[in-house]
Amino acid sequence: MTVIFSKKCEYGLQAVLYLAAKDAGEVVSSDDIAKKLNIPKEFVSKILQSLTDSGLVNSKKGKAGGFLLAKHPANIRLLDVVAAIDGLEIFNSCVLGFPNCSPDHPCPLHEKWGALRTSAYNMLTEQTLDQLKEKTLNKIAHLEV
Amino acid sequence: MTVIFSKKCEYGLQAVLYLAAKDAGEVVSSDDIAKKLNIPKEFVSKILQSLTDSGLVNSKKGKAGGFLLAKHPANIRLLDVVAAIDGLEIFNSCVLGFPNCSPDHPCPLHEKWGALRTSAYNMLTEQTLDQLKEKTLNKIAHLEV
DNA sequence: CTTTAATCAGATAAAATAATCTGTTTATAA
DNA sequence: TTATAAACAGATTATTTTATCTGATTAAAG
Ligand code: SF4
Ligand code: SF4
Repeated sequence: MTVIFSKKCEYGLQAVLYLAAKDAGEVVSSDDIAKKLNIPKEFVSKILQSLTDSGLVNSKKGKAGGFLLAKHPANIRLLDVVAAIDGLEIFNSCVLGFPNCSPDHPCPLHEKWGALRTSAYNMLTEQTLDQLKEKTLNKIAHLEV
Repeated sequence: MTVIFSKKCEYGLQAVLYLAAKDAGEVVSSDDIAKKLNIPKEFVSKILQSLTDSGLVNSKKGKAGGFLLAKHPANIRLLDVVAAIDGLEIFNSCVLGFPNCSPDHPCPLHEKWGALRTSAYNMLTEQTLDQLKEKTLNKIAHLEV
């Protein structure tokens, strides 16, 4: 199969977008998140635990516990989430799988792909969670369709 | 991990680019290909067998046998190879993994990602193997570094 | 206090992908 | 005509990714 982000990363992005769409400081359980997003509860729980370790998310234990963003949504870029889960090697490696990607010994697609890769990187850098709040709410509202 | 194309597809693309860089009609063994590209012989052999089934590659059995392109390199687009190996679902599915990608219920990145996705699709459609011959030869010449 | 519902840690299982192996057929070349 | 070297078919193994399970800890609510 062909993939941009791993499932882990997709779910992680969905989850933090969901958290960002909630009111600031609201605590959301992994059970809630899993149901809303239709993703495995234990899996998203694990992912959010790792994002907690990364400092993007905070958690609250015990009854009525759950997760919430560790920073203001304006201060979390999509790139931060991707970096925490999948890492950033994709922005430094070859689409064709050739080793030693470099301007000296570029692969045949270096020029064309490099431009796209940079665009993607910039997009993920520019987009912060708060900018996507509206659209996230709209998408989630229509998920059960 | 994050991936654009599966390993199968990466190897497949490398292999057909290599074949395209050879003289027209030249038969190349999977052993040769594997050694030049530093990829597992049996694996690339399997991949080329499947591309033979797809009609992009021809094979010649027996001693001094091997593989060669089934068409002129100008008539093989990168997209054809990707379609044959990984399929094209990636160009019709959500970066964020949300279901039901559509302009009606777009995911939060629909607009921005959609543009990049289209660019990538167009690039793979426009680039044919013959256009990349020079650059392929140059890259392969420096692989052992 | 006790019950309940949550995170958390770590093991385990299942599925998908990547890679290898074993043997057969085929055609070239010695 | 025999030895060799290749594709080919299919099974098997290994690795990675995805998902689930089990029990422990934590904290709120009754
Ligand atoms: S830039 Fe060129 S060489 Fe480097 S990876 Fe992308 S495609 Fe391959
Ligand atoms: S287009 Fe938008 S909605 Fe459709 S997939 Fe890409 S990102 Fe998700």
